[in-house]
Amino acid sequence: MPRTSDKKEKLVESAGKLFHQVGFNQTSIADIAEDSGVPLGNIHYYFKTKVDLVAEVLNSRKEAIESWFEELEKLPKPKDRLIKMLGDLEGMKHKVVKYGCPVGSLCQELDKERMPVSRQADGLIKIQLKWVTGQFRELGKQNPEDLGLQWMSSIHGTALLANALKDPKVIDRGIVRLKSWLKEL
Amino acid sequence: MPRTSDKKEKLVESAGKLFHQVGFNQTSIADIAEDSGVPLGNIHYYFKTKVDLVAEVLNSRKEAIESWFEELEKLPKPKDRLIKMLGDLEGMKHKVVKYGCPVGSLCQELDKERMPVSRQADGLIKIQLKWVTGQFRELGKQNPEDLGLQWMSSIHGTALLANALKDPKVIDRGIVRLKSWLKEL
DNA sequence: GTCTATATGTTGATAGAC
DNA sequence: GTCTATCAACATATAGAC
Repeated sequence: MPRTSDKKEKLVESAGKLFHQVGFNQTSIADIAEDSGVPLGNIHYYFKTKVDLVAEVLNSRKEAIESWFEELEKLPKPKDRLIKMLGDLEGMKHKVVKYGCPVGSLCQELDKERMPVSRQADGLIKIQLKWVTGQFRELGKQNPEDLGLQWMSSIHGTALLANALKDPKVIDRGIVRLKSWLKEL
Repeated sequence: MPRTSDKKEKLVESAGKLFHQVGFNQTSIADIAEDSGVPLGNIHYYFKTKVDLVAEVLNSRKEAIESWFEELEKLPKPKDRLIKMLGDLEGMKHKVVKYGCPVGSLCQELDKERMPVSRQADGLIKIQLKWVTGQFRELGKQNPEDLGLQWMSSIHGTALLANALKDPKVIDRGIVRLKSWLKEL
């Protein structure tokens, strides 16, 4: 018999998957009920509103990003961390081609909602940018903010193009480009 | 008294504006009716469905992009065309910060709809990429496709970041970066 | 061609039995 | 805590008078 928190986790998991694949507005609570196996009416026991649910999805995504960065920081050299970051991104390229970046596409969609949860979504981008900027700072670069912006905009732009062109090679080439750029830095 | 085509144009204009500012799914036909001044029931005389309307919005955006490129091609040198492209983008930075890129954000949203109109949206990205790639080819570069991808992903990624961070300086710095990169190319 | 009134379906959210 | 039944609001789309 599943514990309460199991159901909550399953709901967040299903919602996160569907928000990525189908979008926030296009996903109904009924869809989440079906995918998670939790009956429709029971969802509102765990999450008062749909916005509360997406807020929890964003929160879990934030934690995933933070533990990802902690994992990368086990590598001693910032350059190796950034290289590994690209390798990890390569591993999810097919999902990105099919559904777009799980962070970027959700941010863009929620930004149009003009609700507090939009800022929470934007926070995910900020976390990414801050960490990457920190790597360039640790490398002793004089303009770490600029290099961080360049790195993150290249990644998010590549994801958007790969999704639009439906071509994983776009991501491969983006990664090759960033790797050689980093090497010559 | 407005001609029929005037109403149609006004509808496409209002729909395009609202799809950009609020998003496709978040914009109801009633919203478009109010913004355009065309009564709700009359919209369906011009556009059978909401999808037909967004298809026309995409078509008008396509024509706008094509005439933009025709304008840029009046400049004899490809590098000057690309520089002017950046200058034009700078002129719309505040809208991008507020609402995201009118092409990129709509593409990402419609891509999740899995309808024929999604491919039409993706076509806008393809047109942009093709033209930019052509400029690098004209410059005699050996890898124009790669340079085109780099250019366009940088632009779309910068737009996404500027929207998330709500900071026009992100765009300014992206433009400076691309300009100096182009100069040294 | 124009516009009011409305049909029809879906949504997020709730009530209340168990 | 769980789940069925349902509400009220809103969506797209249509019917039909003018």
